[in-house]
Amino acid sequence: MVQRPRGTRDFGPTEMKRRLAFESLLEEQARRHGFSRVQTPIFESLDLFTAKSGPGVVSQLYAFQDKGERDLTLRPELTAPVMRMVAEELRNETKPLRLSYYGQCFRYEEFKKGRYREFYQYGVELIGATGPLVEAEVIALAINMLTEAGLKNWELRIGHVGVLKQVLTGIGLNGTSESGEPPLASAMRFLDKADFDGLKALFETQSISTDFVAPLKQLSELKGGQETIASARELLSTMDGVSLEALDDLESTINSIGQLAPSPPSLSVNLTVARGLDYYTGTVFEVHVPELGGEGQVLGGGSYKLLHLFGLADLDPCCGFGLGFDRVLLALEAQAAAEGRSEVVPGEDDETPLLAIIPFNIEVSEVLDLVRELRESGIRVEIELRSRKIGKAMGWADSIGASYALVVGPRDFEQGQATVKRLADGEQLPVALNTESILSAFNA
RNA sequence: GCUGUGGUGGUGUAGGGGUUAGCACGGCAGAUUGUGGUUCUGCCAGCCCGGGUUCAAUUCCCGGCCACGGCCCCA
Repeated sequence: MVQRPRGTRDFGPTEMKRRLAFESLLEEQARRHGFSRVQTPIFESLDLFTAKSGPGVVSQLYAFQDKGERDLTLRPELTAPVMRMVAEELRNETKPLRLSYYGQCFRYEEFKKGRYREFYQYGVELIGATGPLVEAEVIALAINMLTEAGLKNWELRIGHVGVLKQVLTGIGLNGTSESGEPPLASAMRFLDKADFDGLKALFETQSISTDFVAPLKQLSELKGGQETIASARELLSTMDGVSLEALDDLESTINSIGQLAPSPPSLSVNLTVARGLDYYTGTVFEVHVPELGGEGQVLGGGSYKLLHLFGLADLDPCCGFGLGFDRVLLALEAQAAAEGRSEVVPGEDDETPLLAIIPFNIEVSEVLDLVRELRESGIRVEIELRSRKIGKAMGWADSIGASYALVVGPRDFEQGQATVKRLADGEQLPVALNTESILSAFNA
């Protein structure tokens, strides 16, 4: 037997119902926030991703050459392709652009729970505007999506890369360097790893007062909700030459979010989040769910500069996020299971009545017009296709989850009548053999 | 990159160096040629792959593949 490639998954009918419901739920929220869906190719030029993330990413890509020896790769994420698309085709559109996207991405790496080689990402990008209100709009959308999905117990972690950058440049660290890692980046790395000895050593080589180490340590250890900002403001005001602009922006963003979306179950402010990436410029945020263990991050984003890579520096920075579709579903499934709920995603069960039509000892052609009309009316209709005995057919109707069964045999047919059987309680309802009569029986 | 555990019908499992490889769910058929979800009967369908040890391997050993975890990493 040929097996599915490692790290990939099949989705059967039951699972797909759930995934489609989740996707349209996300799409509906995006729509209400003014976002429009776009789609880009499954494979792109290799350069697109090496330009964004450096040559090191190639080892984690499904990269290949086509017959024209062009270097291509399956896309590992969707932000860069969307940026490429904006640069290539959406230059003339009215800004700001509010774009949403959904699709599979591919990374060649070991997979774990919630981590696959083929995975699905939903995301949005708001392009052509910058500032606290833009960030608030994007984060509010993320909150609304997770809230509507019924996710519980999640934590929004929010920070601002500018806070730390402004502090570090304010005390004299350089953001560029002739060779090797810039001192600014080293300092951020030390803070991220809580390596204060390393930070001290760095300050010494850069001729910066090591008096700054203590307040930086305090800053990086600030934890808590919105009140963290006030504590940080106090701390930073003791340091000469440090701008409070980023902190003010962050506060403004959080205030606006409070008006645009319900409060998340938990909000924590962390001023030293690095998100590992140097293209982030402003507010950064992540959502974590405890149910997922080590792979608990289900959403991440922020303000970033990427469009300058495509010659559109004037549109930087943008703000967006990517939502781990599979991970959120895993979390929802875990939570539903814990609560003994069968519905995982709101609306995943199709409430449209399903009618099983069982032609019995008649020519099927006698009922096909009726089938068409009933389908046109919007209900779901399945015909028994195997001409089985009536008992078996009834069992089939039951097991496909039909709410009603309509047996049409010679006797009914002669009289232009039949009975609709409500499968939940076995109640039989006499009907005429026409759409109107059958539909009205559903409401009886 | 490191590491732990495991792979028996479609699913969930029992067993175990020589077995007709057991059970449950499922699917199909019949009991029941105009009425299902209960019952009974029958049928369908399995030891992940390769090598080794052995008279004999699904069982023991090694490797691979796959699955599920824990670290590292994660654009």
